This record gives sequence, C-alpha cells and structure tokens, in this order.
Amino acid sequence: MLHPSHHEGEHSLIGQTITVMGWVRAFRNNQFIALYDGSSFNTLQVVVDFEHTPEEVLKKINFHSCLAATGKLVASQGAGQVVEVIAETIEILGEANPENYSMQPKRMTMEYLREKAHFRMRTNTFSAVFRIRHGVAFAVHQFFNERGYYYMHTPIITGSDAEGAGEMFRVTTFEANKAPLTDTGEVDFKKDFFGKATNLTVSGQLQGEIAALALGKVYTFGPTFRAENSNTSRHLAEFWMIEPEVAFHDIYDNMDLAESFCKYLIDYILQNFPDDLDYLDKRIQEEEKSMAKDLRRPMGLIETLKFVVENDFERITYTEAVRLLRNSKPYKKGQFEYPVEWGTDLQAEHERYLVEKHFKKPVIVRDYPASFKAFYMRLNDTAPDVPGDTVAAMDILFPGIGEVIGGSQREERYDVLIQKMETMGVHPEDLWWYLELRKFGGAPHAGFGMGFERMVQFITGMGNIRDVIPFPRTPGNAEF
RNA sequence: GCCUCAAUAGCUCAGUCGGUUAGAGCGGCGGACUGUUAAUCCGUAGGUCAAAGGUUCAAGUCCUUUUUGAGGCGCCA
Repeated sequence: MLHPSHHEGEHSLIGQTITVMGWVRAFRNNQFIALYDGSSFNTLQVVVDFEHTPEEVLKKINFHSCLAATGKLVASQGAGQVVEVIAETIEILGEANPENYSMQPKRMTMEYLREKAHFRMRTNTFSAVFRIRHGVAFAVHQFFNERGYYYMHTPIITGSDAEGAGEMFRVTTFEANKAPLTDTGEVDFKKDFFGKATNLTVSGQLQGEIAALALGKVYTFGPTFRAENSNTSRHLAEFWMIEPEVAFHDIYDNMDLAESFCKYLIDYILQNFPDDLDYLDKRIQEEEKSMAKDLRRPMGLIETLKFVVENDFERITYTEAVRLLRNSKPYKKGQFEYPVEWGTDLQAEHERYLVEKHFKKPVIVRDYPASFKAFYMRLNDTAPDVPGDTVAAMDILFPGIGEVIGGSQREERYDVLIQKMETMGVHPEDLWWYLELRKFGGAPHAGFGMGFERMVQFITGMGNIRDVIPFPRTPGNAEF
C-alpha cells in the first residue's frame, strides 16, 4: 500500500486511479480516513465524498474497520501528508462495531493489551515493536551470513537432560495418569515414543559444538524452553535464542564477536526502522513525564542506542568486579541486600550498579569462579591475586535489562572435562558423544547465547519482555 | 517459589475520618460540521465497587480467604 514516505509510489502514481486496502485508524470531520495497512508506521489519507457515499457505508467507517477505497491519487491539499486518495468508491471489507470492539482510539495499558493479544498488533506501539522484531531477526542472519557462519538447526526435542540450564518441559506421548511403570514403580520411559525421557530444549549449545567442530563457524537461532517459575519482566518460558559456536575462538574472540554482534543489530534498526524507533522514543518520553526525575532514563531511546553502537563495552574480570563493588559507596553504606564476596555470583543489584551507576555503559564480565558456572566452561590457569579457580566465561550486561549474553570458551581438554563432570554430578555416559568430540579431532572453541527478546526489549525500550513477543508463554499463561 | 502493591463505568482514573443518591476524562450512542491530523462542538446512556465471608447502626472504604494483575527478588538468556 502507498504511504506518505513511499516516494517511488508517489511520483509514479500521482494522477492515477488506484485501489488501496487497509484498516481505519481515524475518521475525521466525517471526511478524512487515516488508512493503515501495516507496511510501515505511516497511514495514507483517504478523502471521502460523503454526499455520494451511501449512509450504510459511512456508518461502518469505524476505528479498525477494514475497507478498500478506489480513487485518484493526488497531491494533498492538507498539511500533514504528501499525497491522498480522493475516494470514488469505498467497500467495507470487515466491520468493527465500536459498541462491542475491545480496542479504542486512546491510550490503553500494556496489561490490558496483553489480554487482547489478538488485537494488540494493530496499535502503533505493537506494530512498531513487531516490525522491529522482524528487523532484528533479519539482521541476525545477515550478520552471520556476511561473516561466513552457517545457520544450524539444532533439535527442539532433546534427550540429554544434562545441559544444566534450568528446569525442562517433558515431552511424552504417555497419558498423564496412565504412564507405564517399571518394577521399581518409576515411569518407564523406555516404552515412551523415543524410547527414553525427552524434553524441550533449553539450549542448542551442545549440538552447536558438534557443528562447530565440523563446519567451523555456526550459529543457531530457534525457540528455547525453560520450565522455571520465573515471574519477572525479563523471563519467558518460551523464548528465542541465538547461539553462535566457533572453532578456534578463545574467550577474547568470543567477546569481540558478541560485542560487534550487539552493535550490528542495534545499528541495523537505527538505519532501517527510524519511524518506528522515533515513535517508541517519543512514547517513552511521554510516559516518563509523570515520573520522578531519578526514575527516568538517563538518555532517550535513540540516544541510548547510538551511544551503545559508538562506544566500546567495558571489559572487566569477575575478580575486578568484586574488588570494585567492595570499594563502592552502596557497599560501604550497607545498601546492598546481598553480600559481595569472591566465590558467590553477582546479584542483580551488583550488576545494575556496575552497568548503570559506575560504568554507565554495557559491561562484559569474564573469568567467573568455576564453582557456580556450568561444567563445559574452560578452566583458566591459576593467576596471582585470584583467590580460586575460574573459568573462561563471560556475561554481557546491558542497562535496564541485565544479562543479554552469556557465553564461554568451552573445555576442550578431555581429562579436565571429565573430571569437572564428575565433581559437578554430570554423568559422562549421558554425554558420551560430547566427550568423543574431545577425543577425536577436538579443537579449542567458544560460543555464547543471546536472548533474542532481551535484545528486542533493549532496542524498543519496552519495559516488559512479554510485550516484545507476539504470544508470550509464562507461568500460568498460554492463551492465544 | 518469596516479598510488596493493586483491582471502582467499555478504557484510564478520582472517591477525604467508615455516613445518605459512587464521580471525571476518554470511548459508545444521538445530533452538527466539506480540509481534518488521536478533528472539534452540543446532547445522552452507562456501575453486582474482582469473588466469598466477617466486623459495624452503617462498608467502595476496616478484617480474613481466594482469584487476577503489576513491581521487586531468586533461577537465567
């Protein structure tokens, strides 16, 4: 459909009779329809000749009703748009009776719209968010394709329950109350569809490593499932994750890749979705007018995105982070709820201090204690000033969102890996193939996982992750 | 899973110390309007105050339980 920013269309079609189809955003002065078809943020003005338009058609030109208008495209007499269609005929394609329709041409809360997920994409905010979501997804593939990475489809149903990334959703064809039992009274998964217990994937990483040790540079991008009872604005039970895995990369290559990846995605949206971004930016400013000054964002949305693209991320080790936190004002004043001690994981309040107060930019923290990180992360050599064993792991922390990326160099040394599995209670026999990758033609390699929705959340400035995925799945909610 | 807060008209909200007939804006409906930009103007209808129970002469307001939602925390991406 034509819209004011579609310059090619303007010039080639002015003076011609055309048919346009879309949904009514507004009907002003009994005369002007703002028609919207989703192709961009903009609407096209259709001028109605109401003396020659049947009464029953005029009555059905309502908010969000769908229609086809045929008429001549002309340069607009009004100020707000470049071109407009002088309608000769209007055909109502789909009514939207305002007496029963749950959407209204006014500001609605995100919570209300979440209950109307079948209609919320028709709003300015959500249409902008989902156009941008598409843009980010496209940019993911473009980024990796340009760099010679292969897109790998790792399984959604997985039989390995040793991935250690949280609670899993069971996949079974057994009736919930009629599962066959073994002699010892346990569910007999040998009789289940796959002949073993299976779950929805929590990560494609382990299979990604198989691909990386064959094709060199690969990435996955697919749905991921966590059955955690997480009730926050940045967790979903079903989300999309991007996981590059690269042979011959160490932790530093890994951080470089992750940082340039983040910047590429953000820059792609800045370049290609300015109208949508501009609307979201203004929307946030409007929303923050009624908020206390210290609760507002330090920078506007677009300003923030440009800042992230143009500046290096801060890089520190976990050990340095702990030292820095223990010397911080909130620590000395006892304002942290959780203790800061080498060997315990950084809490959200600590990460927020580093990102939002101290460095005021994205921060990459690396070399975490081995004790609370996954078994597959590569053990670092001991270092002076570091009180315990660390692994080559890194997290990228963003303002407002927290962890957007978590990654590591993988343990490629067979003996070290098997020892770590044993101390961490992972059964080597369950991951025999993973171990064989180290035995035969193994290589140093590294990778990371990016939470796709978290990145979209950051780019759109949306406060709740449920509002950047079309149909959110969270504890107690799988409507639509 | 834990903590805190909330639920009043279709939507967004106000409702004082427990007191008589629960209000506003927007939206809806009826009307006016041929250059509007979330158009504007006039008129009008609309309520089981989330549910159940309790205290009280009297409950939207206080108490208990439940439901739903939000924010924070934990788990993580």
